[in-house]
Amino acid sequence: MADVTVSVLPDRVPAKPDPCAGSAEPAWDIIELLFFAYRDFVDDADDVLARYGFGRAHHRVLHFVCRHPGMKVADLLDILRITKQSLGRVLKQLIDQEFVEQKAGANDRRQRLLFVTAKGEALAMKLAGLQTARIERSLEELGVGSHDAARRFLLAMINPESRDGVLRLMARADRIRGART
Amino acid sequence: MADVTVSVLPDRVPAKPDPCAGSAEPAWDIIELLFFAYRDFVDDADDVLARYGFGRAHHRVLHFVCRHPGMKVADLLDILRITKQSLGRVLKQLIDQEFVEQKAGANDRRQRLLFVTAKGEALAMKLAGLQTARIERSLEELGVGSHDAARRFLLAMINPESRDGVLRLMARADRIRGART
DNA sequence: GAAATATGTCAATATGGCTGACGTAACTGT
DNA sequence: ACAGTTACGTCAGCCATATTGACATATTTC
Repeated sequence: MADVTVSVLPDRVPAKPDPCAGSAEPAWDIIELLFFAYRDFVDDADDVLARYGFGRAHHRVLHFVCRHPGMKVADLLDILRITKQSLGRVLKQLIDQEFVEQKAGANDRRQRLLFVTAKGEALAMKLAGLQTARIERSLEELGVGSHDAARRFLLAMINPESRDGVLRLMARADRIRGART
Repeated sequence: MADVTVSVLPDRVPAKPDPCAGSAEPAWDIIELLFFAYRDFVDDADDVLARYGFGRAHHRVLHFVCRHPGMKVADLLDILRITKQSLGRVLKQLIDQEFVEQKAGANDRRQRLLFVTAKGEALAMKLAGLQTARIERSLEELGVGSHDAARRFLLAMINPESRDGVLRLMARADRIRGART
């Protein structure tokens, strides 16, 4: 494997074949930074969620319903990669407490299309705001072009076969939410 | 760059013409890409872990013990931010099954310094190898300089007051492990 | 009318967090 | 030497979130 990844960094040299790894020395730095960064990132929302008696599962559902209004339950299951039983419990709480509401699909009335209520949107936006504050602080520190670089890096880390779906999902969300404002 | 004092502020913001806008538009793209990227990233190890009857908690412990040999239990608790009871359960399994071993500290014999066994190192390296494959594939796609860019982005996403500690931890690990090979 | 689809629900189980309380060995300081 | 603190372990129980398997209901499709 040609080392296209010329180490611009001072410390780590590509070591000789290691006992049990693939061929290369593990990318310890990225592995650990990703752990710490994600830990702090999801932490932002926890305090607020706790005030509502919610957990991260509620956040994930609320986020995707807010961002992709009218999505089907099946879509949500695909995205979150959990079972409908797991989703059901969390979704039921969000619906009972009127953060999310369901409407029968116009074409296919078996479908329960999901929407956030005003209350749900307020909470979703509050949580997104907290996370956005962290992101913007980071990107400002890093300067021009860092937003694109971060996007490209994160996208490249996604399974190749999933990337188109993710991009389509995000583009569609931008259309829908953009049209409302 | 405009000041982005996002909704860290009040619960109910009065008179908002646009229900969907905080003061700034959320960074939906980074929020969602981070979710999908991290989901796929941690997924890499799950199949292997399942074959040993382990979960992600075991992976985290094994990773940090492998990478930072001789670390104290208290250090691990700080890093993982879990209680000693939660750690205890997982750690006990790893020790009983001889993936990890404890040695009394030389200076302070109350301390139980943690080390991976050969078996533990093999598993840790296998898991790190899987994640490294994903990382290297991404960085190769993105070209020269992307490794540094990713590092900087992830570091900037970490709580500022934690960054020094993270960097010191990583530098120390490089020294220790680097000395062995 | 039969089959497939979208969703909901019941029951049981596992993992991985949590709190509180208590125990023990070992270090530290007067 | 003794008291207090520290590092760690453990018992008991609780909670959140995930799992599988089976089954129910409404609706669409062929």
